[in-house]
Amino acid sequence: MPKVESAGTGHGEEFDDLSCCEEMARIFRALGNETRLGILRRIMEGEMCVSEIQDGLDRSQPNISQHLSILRDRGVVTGERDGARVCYRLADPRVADLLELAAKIFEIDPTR
Amino acid sequence: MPKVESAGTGHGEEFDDLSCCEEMARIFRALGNETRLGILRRIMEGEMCVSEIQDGLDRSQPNISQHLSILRDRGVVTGERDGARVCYRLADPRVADLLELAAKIFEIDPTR
DNA sequence: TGCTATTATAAGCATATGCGAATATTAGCA
DNA sequence: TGCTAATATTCGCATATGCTTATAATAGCA
Repeated sequence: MPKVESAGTGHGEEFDDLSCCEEMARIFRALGNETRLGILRRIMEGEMCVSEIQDGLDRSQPNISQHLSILRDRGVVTGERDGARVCYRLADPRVADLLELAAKIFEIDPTR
Repeated sequence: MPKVESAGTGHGEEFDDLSCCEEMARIFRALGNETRLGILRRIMEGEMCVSEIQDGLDRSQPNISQHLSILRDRGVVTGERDGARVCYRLADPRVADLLELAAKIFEIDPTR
């Protein structure tokens, strides 16, 4: 299956012809929610347990857990039990880069 | 409003404390659809009109147009009329980088 | 074991999203 | 102007998503 030249800044090539799109789409859908991005931003500060994540996000505990479940399912974060708590972190540190790149491209003002 | 150190690979900082998440989320939701990613992948090959985009994506013309409308609305692509046709391209070439980075991070096999 | 703290899951409902079908708009040309 | 090609928009419906409430599961400790 032939590789396809992309219109990017020209460093890597990760795309080919068809499909694999639904898998990618599932990842992006996981990122496409205000609360989940809020969770990720908290986690980007460092490993954090659920109740810590919840602080500052105006959401119920079950809601946070549901969103964490989605992020875990998509491989965006990982959770590790530590006693009664569960500590979450980015599954890959480059997830932070991904979010920062998106913010740059779309000129999203961090102060808003 | 204090900047927050992220857990990324440590190059830029684009994130702050609160909000701006919904705006980001809207972008990611635009990317979170199989057909729209298929459209982007086609456009990454170079500027392309609607009927060309449609070729190879098993979707109706109205459907492609609807998805293009969403991508335009979110600033992911831009369209320029050329006679009866409308040529679409990435609004920013770094959009390709964003998709490629995501594919790398989540180890999405382009041949699937 | 009984109690509390922490986290996860399930059920129900409201809204958002995605698609097909029909129709409208825009441009070129006879 | 009338006709055709290319693209966009609207409507209606089915499914997905997100939230709240209630409840369950897990761990530490008296």
